Amino acid sequence: MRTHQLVQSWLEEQLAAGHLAVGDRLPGERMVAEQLGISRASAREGIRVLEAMGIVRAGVGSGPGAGTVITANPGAALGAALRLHMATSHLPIEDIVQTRLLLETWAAAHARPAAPAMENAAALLEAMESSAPDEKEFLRLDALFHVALADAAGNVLIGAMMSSLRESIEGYTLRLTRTLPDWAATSARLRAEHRDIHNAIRNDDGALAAKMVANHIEGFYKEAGFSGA
Amino acid sequence: MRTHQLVQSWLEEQLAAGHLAVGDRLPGERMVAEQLGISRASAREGIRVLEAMGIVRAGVGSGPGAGTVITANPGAALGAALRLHMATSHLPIEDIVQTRLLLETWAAAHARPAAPAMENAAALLEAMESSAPDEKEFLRLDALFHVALADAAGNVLIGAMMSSLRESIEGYTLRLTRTLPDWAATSARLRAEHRDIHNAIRNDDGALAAKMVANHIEGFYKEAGFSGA
DNA sequence: GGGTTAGTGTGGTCGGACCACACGCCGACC
DNA sequence: GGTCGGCGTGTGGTCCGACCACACTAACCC
Repeated sequence: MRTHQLVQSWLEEQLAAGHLAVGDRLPGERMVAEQLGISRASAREGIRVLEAMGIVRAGVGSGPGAGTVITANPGAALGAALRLHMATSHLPIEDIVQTRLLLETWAAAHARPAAPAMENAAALLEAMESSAPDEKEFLRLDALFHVALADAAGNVLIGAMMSSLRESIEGYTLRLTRTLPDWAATSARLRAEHRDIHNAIRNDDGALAAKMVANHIEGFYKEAGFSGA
Repeated sequence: MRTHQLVQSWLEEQLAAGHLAVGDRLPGERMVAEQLGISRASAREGIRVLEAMGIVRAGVGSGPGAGTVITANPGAALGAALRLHMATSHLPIEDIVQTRLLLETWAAAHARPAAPAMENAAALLEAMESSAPDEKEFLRLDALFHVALADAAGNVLIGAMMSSLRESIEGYTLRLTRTLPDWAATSARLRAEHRDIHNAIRNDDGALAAKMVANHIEGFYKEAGFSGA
């Protein structure tokens, strides 16, 4: 086992033993290195990996927000990894879209009407309809709306995956959007569909919501000329 | 942007531009550092993150297998991250099992009878039946069998996710298995179900295969006394 | 009392050094 | 001529010590 991996196994132990929990601060890098009997450089490598995994967050200075603090952010971390893997051409965008479809229809079917995330979703609907956002802003809100729906199903892992998937295909979706003939009409339709989906979940009609989500996503990609889904 | 992240964006550019591809070797750490105008320590931190993401693989010495070579291993990388997140108690095991169920039923429904992975699956069935593996070995083969089925659906991302999920809950499953009253009977049943699933896919009956996979997984956890699924 | 300044601890970066490893070359030996 | 051994070389792996920017704290001066 390589030296920097000691940090990971050490943190895993500390977490399992209850000595550390989300929100706690790690000892300083110099301290970690000393406790594990390794150099600060190796300790840093280990911490850097933890950061890439979304387990910790590092901040300079002092006071709250400084130091290396344990977070729990499975989503943001995955996004970067997926982007890289897409760049290797060993992860077709079709597969990502397909997976997104699977996760979202499941989430729609299992979303709980009373979930806190549904409030966010409603607020996002308002934002998309009241203001007149440009394509990029609309897409940002749209992404947040879909992630909120995924969160409403109450499965942390699926919520995180949805978040990463959206992030990794964000650039691609934006390019796709710009090829649309009539953005105003399309966005109006998307907004209406969002409303319908939202209402279906509110009415606890998961089956209907799932069906509409599938149509919503497939319809968009179909209109934009994407054949993968 | 922090220095070590330059390595990631640099590699992403190189991949996008086609200057590097899977299988190629990166310039040496010292060379990368020099080209990006950063120190070797920072370059190493960046490379370490790439390694954790499953983008590259590092090997010492010389000749083939040495140096930092670009791979494409989305699966193995995710497993460690999921384990850590489980340790933070912010990723319930129920969510993982639930996600596994979702992915596997989908994969069974979409598995292609002629996929190369089906050959592996068949070989794994043989191994599970001919020899008399102990629980740990049986579980290992079982995991590989399920991953093979996921691969047979042809979706790289879902295959990778399945692989990571199985890895992250491996320890948990093993503990669960040891509480079973009659392992011989259970394993015999599991083997028979594997056969049925395999045959259903061979006969291109995705719907049946999906149903059987769901029963297979739910049945196991139910028998082992796990209420989350 | 209020504004300023020195102190302290954090992560961020750097340069250089040495190690273990694995290959390929090349000379010595049979 | 063929084979075996050892050395050179380049790789990642690890370590050390230093300095920096930052943000907060506390002491200080006016």
